[in-house]
Amino acid sequence: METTWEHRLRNAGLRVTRPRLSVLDVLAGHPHVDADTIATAARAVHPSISPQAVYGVLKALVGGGLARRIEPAGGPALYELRVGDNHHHLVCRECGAVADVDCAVGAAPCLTPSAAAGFVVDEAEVVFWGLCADCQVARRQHGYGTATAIGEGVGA
Amino acid sequence: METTWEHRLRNAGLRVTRPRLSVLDVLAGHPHVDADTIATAARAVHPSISPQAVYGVLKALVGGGLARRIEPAGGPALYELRVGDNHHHLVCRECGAVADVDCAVGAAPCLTPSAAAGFVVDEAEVVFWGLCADCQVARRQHGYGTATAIGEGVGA
DNA sequence: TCCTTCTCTTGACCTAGTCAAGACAACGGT
DNA sequence: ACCGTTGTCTTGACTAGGTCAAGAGAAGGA
Repeated sequence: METTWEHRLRNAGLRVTRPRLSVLDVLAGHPHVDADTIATAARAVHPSISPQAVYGVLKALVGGGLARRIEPAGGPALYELRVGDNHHHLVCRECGAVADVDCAVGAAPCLTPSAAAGFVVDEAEVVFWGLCADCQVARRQHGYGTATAIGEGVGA
Repeated sequence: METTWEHRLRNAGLRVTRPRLSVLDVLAGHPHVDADTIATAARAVHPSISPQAVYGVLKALVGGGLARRIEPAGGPALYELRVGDNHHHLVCRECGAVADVDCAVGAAPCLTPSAAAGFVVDEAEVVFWGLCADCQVARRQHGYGTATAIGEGVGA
């Protein structure tokens, strides 16, 4: 199962180029990054890469099914290499940290909308908003109350 | 239960102004609108209202719990007056149309992430992506295949 | 090696939205 | 009814994040 990035690019009908390999390299090392961070990190390997090239590469990777784009409200789009499985995300309201989370029950009943209003649904996107471990600690240290007092459970 | 906008604004600790009433009026007539559409529509009632005033008013309304802001990926933020209940949204990939949908099972099991990775979760946001009835018809007419062939069911 | 085609670079442009300063209006007190 | 305080609106500059188009350059098949 030794599938290299080169193979995967070719399988997706994409040419193998230095910018693309650099971007894939960065994505492999960082689970959820925005385009700007990718550009900065990729420049360490391939100094001449332009921000627009990164956008182009990312669009190609997403189009080819090698990467996935997520767009949390109130922040830049993030990219990840974990594709094909049905996983969702935990997003920290404070620092924007993102963690993957598997759906507890797969194609769950609540993910089939009760009244579809004539829509044909093909994807259910779930984002859990909250506070990451680090920001909980930071809040407690600043006397903003305990982290457990922040919400009254999960609103669905 | 005759609660006027004026009452609601005061209850939220907000002053009652013409721009705010205009915006509330527009929101009452359109379930999901972006700031620009609100500005255009509000100008019919209050011609001198500025785009920035609309942003300010919307921020105040959201802060006061009179409106809710939703930010579907790839589009401007939308605002709605339906607040306080736990409802989600169906978004059309083609035309951006939005429909409300109640969660089928309330605080459902799948909305409690299996592994929270140290996060304290206070909200679960669900967006169903698909094709609205109108766009299904439009696709069929243009020979892009049947609408029912677009997705293989709901991915969770 | 050559040629075609795709991809990258460069640079202009765009949307959606924020921030700051001052004019103005709302509303509590007299 | 008026006045003063304070919150809100107008005006205008500015920002982030991202798209679009044209041409230079590299990838890969013949």
